[in-house]
Amino acid sequence: MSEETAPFNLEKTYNHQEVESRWSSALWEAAGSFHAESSRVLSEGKTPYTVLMPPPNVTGSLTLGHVLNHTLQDIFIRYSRMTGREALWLPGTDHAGIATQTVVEKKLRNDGVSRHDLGRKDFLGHVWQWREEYGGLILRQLRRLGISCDWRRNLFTMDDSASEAVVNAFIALYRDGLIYRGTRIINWCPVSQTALSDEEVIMKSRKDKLVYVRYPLLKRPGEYITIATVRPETILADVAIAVNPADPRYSDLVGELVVVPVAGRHIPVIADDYVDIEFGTGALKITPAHDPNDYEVARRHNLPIISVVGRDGRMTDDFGYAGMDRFDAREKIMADLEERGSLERVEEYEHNVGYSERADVVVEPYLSEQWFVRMKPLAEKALQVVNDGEIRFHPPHWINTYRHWMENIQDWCISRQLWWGHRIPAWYDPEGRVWVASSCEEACRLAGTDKLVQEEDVLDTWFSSWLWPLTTLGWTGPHCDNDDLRAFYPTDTLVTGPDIIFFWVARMIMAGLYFRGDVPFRDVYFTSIIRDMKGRKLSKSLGNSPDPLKVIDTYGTDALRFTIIYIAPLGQDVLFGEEKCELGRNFATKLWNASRLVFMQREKYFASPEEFETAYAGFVPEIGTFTFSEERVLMARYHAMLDRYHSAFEQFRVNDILRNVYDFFWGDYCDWYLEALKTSLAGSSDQARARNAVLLAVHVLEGMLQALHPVMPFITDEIWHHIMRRPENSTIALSGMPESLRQWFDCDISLHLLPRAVISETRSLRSLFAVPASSTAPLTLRARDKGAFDALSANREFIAAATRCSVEVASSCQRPEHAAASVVEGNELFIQLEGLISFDKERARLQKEIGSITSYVAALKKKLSNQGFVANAPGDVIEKERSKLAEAERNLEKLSVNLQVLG
RNA sequence: GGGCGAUUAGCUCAGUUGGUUAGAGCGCUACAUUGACACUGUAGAGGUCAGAAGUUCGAAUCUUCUAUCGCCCA
Repeated sequence: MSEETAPFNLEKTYNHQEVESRWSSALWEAAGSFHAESSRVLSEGKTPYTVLMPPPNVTGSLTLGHVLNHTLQDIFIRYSRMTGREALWLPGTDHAGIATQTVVEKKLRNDGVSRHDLGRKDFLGHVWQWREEYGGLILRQLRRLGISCDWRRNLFTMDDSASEAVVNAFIALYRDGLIYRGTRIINWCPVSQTALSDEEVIMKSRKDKLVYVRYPLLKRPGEYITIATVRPETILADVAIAVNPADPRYSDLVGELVVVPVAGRHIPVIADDYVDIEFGTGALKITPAHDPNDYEVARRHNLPIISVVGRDGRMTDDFGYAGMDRFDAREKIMADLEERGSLERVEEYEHNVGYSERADVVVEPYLSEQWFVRMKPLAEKALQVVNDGEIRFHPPHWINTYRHWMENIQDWCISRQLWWGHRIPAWYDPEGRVWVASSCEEACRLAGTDKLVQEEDVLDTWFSSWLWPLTTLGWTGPHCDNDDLRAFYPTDTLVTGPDIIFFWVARMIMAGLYFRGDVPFRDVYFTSIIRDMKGRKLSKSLGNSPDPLKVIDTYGTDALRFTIIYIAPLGQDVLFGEEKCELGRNFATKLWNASRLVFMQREKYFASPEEFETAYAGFVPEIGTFTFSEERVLMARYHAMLDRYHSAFEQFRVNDILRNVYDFFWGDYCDWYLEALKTSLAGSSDQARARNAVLLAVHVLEGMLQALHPVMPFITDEIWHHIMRRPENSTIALSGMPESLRQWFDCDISLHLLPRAVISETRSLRSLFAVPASSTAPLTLRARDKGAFDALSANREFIAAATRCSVEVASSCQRPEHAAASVVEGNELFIQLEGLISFDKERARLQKEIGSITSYVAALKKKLSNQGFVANAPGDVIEKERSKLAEAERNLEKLSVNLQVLG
């Protein structure tokens, strides 16, 4: 907004679309408001604060999960920037190997082309083209959230520098013996036709059939051993039957041969501790090619390995099933077994089965040669830094999950049979030996031959993501160093979902420690999981997943950000419904309207913007200059609020941050101070005093805008620019943050709170006796002592305005006749309501009130006569109870007198 | 089977190291509409804090058990 057009006051109604499009990310970006520089840390000594954006999947689009996660990051970053740190937020996207390849393949398939038709090189050309066209969607959508990253540093995991880092990281790990190639049973996705890591497999409950099958004993005609299996189609690949050596039922059968049904092969009965005596019949078929545990058993017993399921999930056996889908084969072999009399019985059986995360099909345990990272050596340190508190988790209970995983860690399968991704920097010579190098040339030099063939596989996407804290700062390999790394590593706060604690958080910690010798971040904030109002997970198939952009159009970005933070407690799931955004919208509107009122008052008492600006520039609130109760209460509450605000940030109690400001703004600022400002402060005949009251209103308004800015960046910047004319390109985001000053709230303001209590009680009585709002009733206040008398007298005008009563304050006076009476902290109030009140009604009310105070007094007396309490409780607690009792007794006595007067 | 978390007003949730007559928002009831705001204000109704036992002078808060629900790992 330019200086010339800034109006003195705001538009009558708040239009979020207009305001949010004006203060767009583009404007802030163009001004460079969110750029961070290493020089300001290294040369100027500023404290850095760094946040890593968890790179959204390049195929993704904005979800409510993103909204929550990025709003949180933005809150931390904006707060840190405003409290004077060099705040750097590093954005980027990851290349999402399987997801992206699948999307592009699907698109090509519509044109009748497969990736194999194109060949690797041309296919990758298509992927890059797709990425250019559609890959920026998520980032554009994120900008609508108003997030304040340093977009100059946007990184894609397939960028050159990040790719170089991946290659160098691979080589370093390989040379340290932490990467190896081996034949293992891995999780195979038959749809994507690639290996997956354990973490990419989702366990789901599934109803299957537990099939009991008889295997005839070769040398004991008529006898058989029965096994139970959920995968009868793999019978064709059986190489043994295993029983527990401690199982007496089978001890005489160990060493015998049995005949595999359908396949006809002869296999031994072996004894192995692995077998669970309780499960099924206690006899287990061993199928090493199709089950990782069986594979281990087979290795121990030197058994052969036979495979009958292929890469595509279809059978590859020699018994007539070849080419059938594994699930069709399952049905057929059950029928065949039944026909042969080998099927004993079938039970319904519910168990957990692994599904591929992306393709949502049952994962096939598949024996193949893959690349692995040896995790144990990396895990030790990574566990230690979390145990030692060098990295803190919020909420801390996630440490247990982390610890359990680290202590039971398995090697990480990092090779993927895809084309889109970082190709493994390994070459094979004609003898089949492996040469790992950063380029083909280097590999040739190492191998002493140029007849090398590069490994076809690419690396798991997470193999580049785990380097994210390094690569985003320009790291390209173990020997790399630069100013950004020196200034901003380790980063500070990581905000992420607990669902990727293993995938990502744990591995980044490993990589940071291994490659840089230091933790990658200090604090990890685990976000809530967002569910619908019925508590169901949001999903596209359920159709219960609101489109955040639509919500933004309807309610505004600020309102959405406000709402999602307000309702998302640390470590709890959140039930979200679009209509909850009314909360944020209402708050924004209230903020707007309150500001308008303040600016209207400003116009009344200051002739021109210049006059106001001069006065405001020299305005520093000092305790002595504020004597009105509401002024003192406002400042006490304001600074107490700021105190809680800052400590909530320190403790990552994000939810408290907002409740705190909300309660203060609505409850104290609007309901009390602005009401007082309207009716009595600014209405005072003392112009200097009125102006001071207005200046105070603006002062606190500006502080609240600053405190709210991290949550509601748009509306706060807009209103802030109406406080005074600002230089071009200035933004509240760089304006600083109010500090809490103890002297304002470390003092007793109870007398200043007395007018509020009297007003509330009076209103309550008016309402109870249905006094018409239009009528002015005489109110007499009988103060309990000099202090109260002074406090009430000084606020007489305010009390009168707020209660619509004509107020008389007295230290002693007769009880007015025909009055409803009440007691507030020992002060009596009488509303004269001749003809309006029914004595019966008043009597009943007093009796009820007396009843409840009597039992309260009794409870307090009991407590205070308890020797244990008096002996053990801290002095201030006892004192508090005593004064409560004294006041209650005083109130009780006065109410009793009132009742007697009624007769 | 192991671990983690939840259970507070009709609904959604606050309640920080034990010391309140247990709070908020929405919803509900009554009243209020030309002076910031009905996306509002004022007043009000509504809870044996899942259940049981224990520790303590004192428990929504700490311990144990039980029940129900959710998540993670086998």
